[in-house]
Amino acid sequence: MTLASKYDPQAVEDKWYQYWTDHRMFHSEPDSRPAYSIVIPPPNVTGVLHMGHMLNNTIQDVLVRRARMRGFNAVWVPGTDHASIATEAKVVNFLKEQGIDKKDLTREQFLEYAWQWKEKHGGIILKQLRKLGASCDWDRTKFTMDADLSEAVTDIFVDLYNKGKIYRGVRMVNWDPKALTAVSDEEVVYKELQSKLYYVRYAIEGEPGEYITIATTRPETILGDTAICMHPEDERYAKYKGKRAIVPLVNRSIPLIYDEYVEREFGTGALKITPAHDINDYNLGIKHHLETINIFNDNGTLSENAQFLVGMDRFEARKAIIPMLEEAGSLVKIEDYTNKVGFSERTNEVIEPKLSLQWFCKMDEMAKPALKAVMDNHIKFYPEKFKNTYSHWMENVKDWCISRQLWWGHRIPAYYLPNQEFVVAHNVDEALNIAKQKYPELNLTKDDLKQDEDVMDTWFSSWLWPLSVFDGIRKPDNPEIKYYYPTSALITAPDIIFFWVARMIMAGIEWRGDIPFKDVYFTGTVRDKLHRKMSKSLGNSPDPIMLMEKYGADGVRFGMLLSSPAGNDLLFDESLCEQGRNFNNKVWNAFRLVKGWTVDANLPQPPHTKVAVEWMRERINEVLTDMEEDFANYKLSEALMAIYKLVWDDFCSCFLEIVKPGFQQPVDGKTFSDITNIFETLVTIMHPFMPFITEELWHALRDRADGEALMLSQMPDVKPVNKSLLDDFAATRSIIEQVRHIRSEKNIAPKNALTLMVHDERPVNEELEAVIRKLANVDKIEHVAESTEVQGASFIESQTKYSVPLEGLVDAGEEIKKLQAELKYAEGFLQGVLKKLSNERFVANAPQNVVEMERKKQADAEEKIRLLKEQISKLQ
RNA sequence: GGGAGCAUAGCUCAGCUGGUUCAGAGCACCUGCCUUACAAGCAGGGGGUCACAAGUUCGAAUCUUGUUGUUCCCACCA
Repeated sequence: MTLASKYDPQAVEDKWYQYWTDHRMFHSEPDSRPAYSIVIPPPNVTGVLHMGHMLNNTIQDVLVRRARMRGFNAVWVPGTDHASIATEAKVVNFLKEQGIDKKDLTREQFLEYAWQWKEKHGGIILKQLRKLGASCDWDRTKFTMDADLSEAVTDIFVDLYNKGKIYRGVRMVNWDPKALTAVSDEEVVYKELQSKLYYVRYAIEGEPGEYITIATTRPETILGDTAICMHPEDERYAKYKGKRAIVPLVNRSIPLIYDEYVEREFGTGALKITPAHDINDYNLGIKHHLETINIFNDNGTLSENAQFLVGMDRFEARKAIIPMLEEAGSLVKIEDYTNKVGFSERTNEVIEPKLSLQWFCKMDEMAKPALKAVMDNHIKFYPEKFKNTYSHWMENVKDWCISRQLWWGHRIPAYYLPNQEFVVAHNVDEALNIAKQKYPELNLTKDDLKQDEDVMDTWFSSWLWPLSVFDGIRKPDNPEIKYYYPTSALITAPDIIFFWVARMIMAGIEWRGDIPFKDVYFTGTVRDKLHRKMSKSLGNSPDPIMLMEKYGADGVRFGMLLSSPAGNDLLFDESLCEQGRNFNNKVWNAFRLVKGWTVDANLPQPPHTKVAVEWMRERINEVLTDMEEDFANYKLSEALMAIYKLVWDDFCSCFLEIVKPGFQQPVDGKTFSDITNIFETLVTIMHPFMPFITEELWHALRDRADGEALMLSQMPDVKPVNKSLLDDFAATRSIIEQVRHIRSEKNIAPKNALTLMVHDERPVNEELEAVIRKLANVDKIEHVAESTEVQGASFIESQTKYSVPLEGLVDAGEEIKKLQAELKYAEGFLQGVLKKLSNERFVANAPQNVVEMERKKQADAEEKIRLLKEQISKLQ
């Protein structure tokens, strides 16, 4: 059989994914095994895979595959989120391209288009996840607007309303004039902008020639001003107490008010108040009983109330009003100014504070147990530092604005009656019944009920996700929710800790009395190597699909994981994937080597092979032990690095080199079977990280029946580590390295065999010496008296002197120089140790074992110095 | 403005309750090698006053305080 010297992932990956899914190996049903469950953070239904998803989902897949291989009944529930604002914006744009305006459509027509769009473009991301190797239980795929999940959302709304935790109220909300909807505080991102500060003077009523100058970044809102506010102790303005001012252009008379809210140092110390268009002004408006004049339409254009520039966009109006103010003699000056402006996260439109009637969900009561669950480590955060962020938010939680003025989403189940009252119910029939009971005099029919036009915030369905995917809200006693809930771990990004993580915890406790997950692993942000966030607009984000085509899914998974300790940002660089690909190739070639051997069952197992097999098994055991701890702490990158070194350094560079038969020689049967077993163990350990290549090799190593798979195999058990074998072998490897070092230094070709003299006549381990012979290419190991003089190079390992005779190859002068340098270092080292030991307080206070250690150091150093001195004197 | 975190080799990071796991790993770099799987490779090698300054201690990368730099979160002063 000839195998290509380069591993080709393309040929392998699709085949095995097909095999796994054909045999429904990702599917899980409740049974007697312990459950391990993860629900995917549902990506936007219209989203495409980006690097953040790659990281997040690779981690989930590693955890799920590992759990599956450790005897758990593991399930990973996939699905998508309807993402109301983002999806509706996409559909609106799509329709616009078709020449259709949303305004011309009825709600039903629009939703029909939206569903069509979703069917056509939705779920691409789930297909892309298959390429990554994601072992999701696809039979369980959910969508937040599926009928059953939607029903659950309505149930929850009604339940909260009945509990008095949902109310309707007029509030200042963050208005997105592009999407024409309110958005929550969490959906507003503040950006620093270069803008201008305009100084405008307002005439004092009844005092000709007297003015108050204010400073504002939004001169167009002057048209909605209803007061000017100054600090009560500001002497500059004390004389105007009780007077009124005239708003420029509109000539409205407004009161002068005094409040400590105003910073005297900022601008002129006088602040114009527009209660309709600024949250702080609004609060001052309430306090001082001011009039509220809303000068904007919902789309951000000026309304009739503004009197001027009616119909003009707010940013156009800002420019247009300047010459008008100038002409009126009101503009004093303009300064450059940097300020922060809120943008809608979804549409990138500047947020307009707006007063409106919205639905709110009370948070304070639900927040309390949710906070406690995390602070008491009932739910564990990895890394722990996010507990701080979490508690800070939870302690200052504000009510949640849950209504959105959109069509795509879960419609608010409130029904308005002709008498301006409303009822909240699961459906229109129920609403009618309730309404009839409440208002029998109205003689209501279904046609009299008008359902609220708004939908709910997307997160109002996402916060139920761990419950609703197992139908735990509609049927709280069903076997699925009982078996899989609480889920084992949540893998997500820290930027949705409030949006999603906190609210899921509240929902879990509120409706099931139990936390939704035991562990939360926060991934870092994927950045480029210049530390910039990966984003579409910067164009610094590679296409994951292209990457997987180039390096293989296993290679990219390796690259993502190697550098992503929990919570740390991942500085992504293609070279990481390259390293992953190289590793895959290394494993592939190790397989090629072993596959190429012929086996002679009659041959005995050579001694160096026997010890190497024992050692390799022990090393694997050691790594498995370390990995237990790494996984317990979600240190996936460290676990992967341990495997990487185990396979590359120990298995390939050391083990295979020892057991490798001579050129075109057969290998003995025992060794071949040992190697096959070891190889099989290694691919098993690697499988959660690199599922494809390992499945391929697992099948190539032995004949397997159809339906067998590595992904369903069990991880090897962990046994206590035999430390002395590992230590002895490490010392042997050190001797080999030093012989090789001599070789490299003296330019002796690897094929020229050397003699190694051991200056120690005590009996030795024959097997380990055989290893030295093979790896250092030593044909003779001679045991001689310690004082035997050898012309050549030497070194000391574990208090024993070794030398390599090199007649004529050694420059005595050079050698002496080197030895003297070594001697000098050893003497310095000894000095340090002696100084410590002569310090009475050290000897008295330090623990016994530390003092012992220092004594041993002293003995070692003294022995080394003696040997070095002896050697130098012989060379002289 | 308030809070939290971080600062260790050129880069990315490990280093637990102070003491042989104490200065480490991977990558990058340098020097030899087409040595019977792999040049996507093999062998060998050089890199760090552990940000700075004080303090605690017999002993500090590790604990305390301050300084500087940096990242993130919250607030949103017009």
